[in-house]
Amino acid sequence: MDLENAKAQMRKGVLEMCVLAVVAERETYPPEIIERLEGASLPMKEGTLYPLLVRLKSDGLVDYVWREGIKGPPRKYFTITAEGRAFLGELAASWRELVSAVDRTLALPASRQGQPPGEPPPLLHIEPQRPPDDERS
Amino acid sequence: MDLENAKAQMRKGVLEMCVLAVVAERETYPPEIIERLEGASLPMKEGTLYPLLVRLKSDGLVDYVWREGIKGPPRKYFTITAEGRAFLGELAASWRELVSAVDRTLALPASRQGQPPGEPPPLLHIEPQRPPDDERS
DNA sequence: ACAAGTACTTTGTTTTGCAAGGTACTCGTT
DNA sequence: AACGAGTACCTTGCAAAACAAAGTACTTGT
Repeated sequence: MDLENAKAQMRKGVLEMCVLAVVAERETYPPEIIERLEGASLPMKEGTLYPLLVRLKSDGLVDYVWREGIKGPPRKYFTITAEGRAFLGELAASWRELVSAVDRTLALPASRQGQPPGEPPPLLHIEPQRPPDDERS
Repeated sequence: MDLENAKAQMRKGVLEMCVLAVVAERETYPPEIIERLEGASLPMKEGTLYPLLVRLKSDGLVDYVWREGIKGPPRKYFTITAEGRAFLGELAASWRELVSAVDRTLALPASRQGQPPGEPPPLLHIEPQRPPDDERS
């Protein structure tokens, strides 16, 4: 069963936007970002997040400072830049467009559940699973 | 600017579901599937669709028959199977979950636009862009 | 000292969409 | 008959991205 795989695939495209959104909320460091995304049912792994943050940084969408804590190693605290905030706005708009496009598409079969095709193709029926007379290639 | 890239990334995860939804609506053949998805602002290329249909077929989610037309080469007409319809239902449910998870995440920074962080981290501030005292690795 | 904990980083694998190119069939024209 | 155009299906090689897993480095507690 690869429902899980399909769900993961759907998540992939939105992770960048979601990370940007989490950083936009307030300054954070990577483990906290992961924690918050998991809390929102959007699991993300270290090996995904760190390279993504590098990309966001080099695109000028986020910035960071090193901060030393009471204990443990220093952390990279990320903030969103003005450019990043603008880009997030565009991403969110694209996201909403996608959602409505997909919902429109999903609505189609719902209204036809179990019905015969509305317009049977005006074509001859050949026996299934076999090209008419030749193995193409 | 890679907004287009980001949009493409977001689309990726849902193409499988959308193709399944289009096939679920009624029997079709690949060029028509592409046409309908494009009509729904969900562009998809041949090189993406054909391998995807092979995958769906070998997973038992769709089936096809060869049909010969009045003109042109024969076409593979695809239909959704019972299993495919069930799977589409699960995909759609996962999709809705994802949408609400993402919308929840996007809502966060909206309520804080341009405000200072609500809870300044209780940590010492180090000068930016530099690890405290060592080049790690 | 040494183990454990935390944070950041890197490497290699897998998946997937896509551009580009290829094959095969039909039809209309010459 | 031959040929070019149109249509449909398929394949190959590449690029982007998520992830598993392993690695480095600093701090703290024993």
